Amino acid sequence: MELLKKNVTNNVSLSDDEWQKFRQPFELKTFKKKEFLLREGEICRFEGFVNKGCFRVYHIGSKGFEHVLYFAIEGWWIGDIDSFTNQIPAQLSIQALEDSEVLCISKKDKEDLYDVLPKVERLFRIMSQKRVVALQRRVISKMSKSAEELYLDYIATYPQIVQRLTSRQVAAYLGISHEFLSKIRKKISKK
Amino acid sequence: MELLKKNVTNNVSLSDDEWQKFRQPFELKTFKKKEFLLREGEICRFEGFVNKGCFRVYHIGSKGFEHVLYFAIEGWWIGDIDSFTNQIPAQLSIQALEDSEVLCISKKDKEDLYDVLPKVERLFRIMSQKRVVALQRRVISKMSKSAEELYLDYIATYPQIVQRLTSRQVAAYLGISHEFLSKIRKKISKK
DNA sequence: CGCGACGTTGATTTGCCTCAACGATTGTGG
DNA sequence: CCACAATCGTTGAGGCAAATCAACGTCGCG
Repeated sequence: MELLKKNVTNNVSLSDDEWQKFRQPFELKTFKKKEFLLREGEICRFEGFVNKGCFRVYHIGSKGFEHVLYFAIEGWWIGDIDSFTNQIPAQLSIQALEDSEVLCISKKDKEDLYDVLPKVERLFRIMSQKRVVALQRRVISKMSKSAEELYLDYIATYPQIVQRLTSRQVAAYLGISHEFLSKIRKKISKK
Repeated sequence: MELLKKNVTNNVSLSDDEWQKFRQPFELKTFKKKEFLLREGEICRFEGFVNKGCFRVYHIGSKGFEHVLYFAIEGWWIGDIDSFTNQIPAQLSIQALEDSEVLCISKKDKEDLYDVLPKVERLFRIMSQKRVVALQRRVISKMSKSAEELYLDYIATYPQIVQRLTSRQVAAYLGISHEFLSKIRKKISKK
């Protein structure tokens, strides 16, 4: 819970009482490596805060390839917003890459929180805005940069995540083939 | 103002009184074709709701190319969230592609609105979440689809926007060269 | 009228993908 | 605990989608 508290108070300030109300509906779930929190086609019943471990959030394209939207380690939130808020089939899958722990909250509990604690509304507004900024940057990067630049950017931005991933996973995030990533890595190491 | 009201009540319900409080701080500004609402490096002082006209929101990459994040016609919001909320130099430029009208709100007025009307917090949370979903889709599309597919998707999704743009602008949105887009259009027209 | 931005087309180049093969590592069931 | 399978990272050959470069006619605007 400490990590969650830090994550929340990083965005809004809460009194002890507010924090107690906030934490209350969260339920700790564990996932073994390779287990799924969500599979494409299911309805996303929970949003979660990763307390321990690592997940990949990805989409399976029409050609069968898996494209990673993001990796979530401790301190990240996971879920399929569209599926969760509208209770429609998910287009995303979420799988544990390590044995993991997630603090989960249901749609109903989250909506109750919005009503009880106006600050929660603000919290998720701020978090959403940050994600918009990050996603916009990613769109621009993908349009303007070479595969090598994308790779160097990613390992510079998320060094602590990269070291927990296989090269194939990183390639699926960058949107390049793993063979080509291997060649990029070779080229870089020769400097 | 009618269009703004429609846009807002599409996401949250407001009483007459709440609507009056909401609309109050917005100021109508006009922009002539090619005029800038924001230039890279400036601080974004206003967020705006496009009442009439058309804008391009774009970033200038290190190689000098202009990459379009989105086009905003009537009913869209424009601004550089990062620059606006943190009052830091913008990485985006926003330029009118037609003579336009924008309902603008300053950072201070917006923050006041958040405090006076909790529903505004909800409004912008919901809008931000929708943008996250749209941006995630775009990231996946750019990773998994060919230039031709991207083009067909765009004209199918935003037909009323495309017809107001030059081919070059569309290419700058798709992230492909305008020459290649020309070849794609030729190929498509031969069917 | 003249200039600049536009759309088009062709020739050439290139960044990245695909396919195939290999050894190394990891995981797993017997 | 070992043997086998699965997954991984690497490398090379060949191919293709899209970029680049260059030239040209058209159009709208000042």
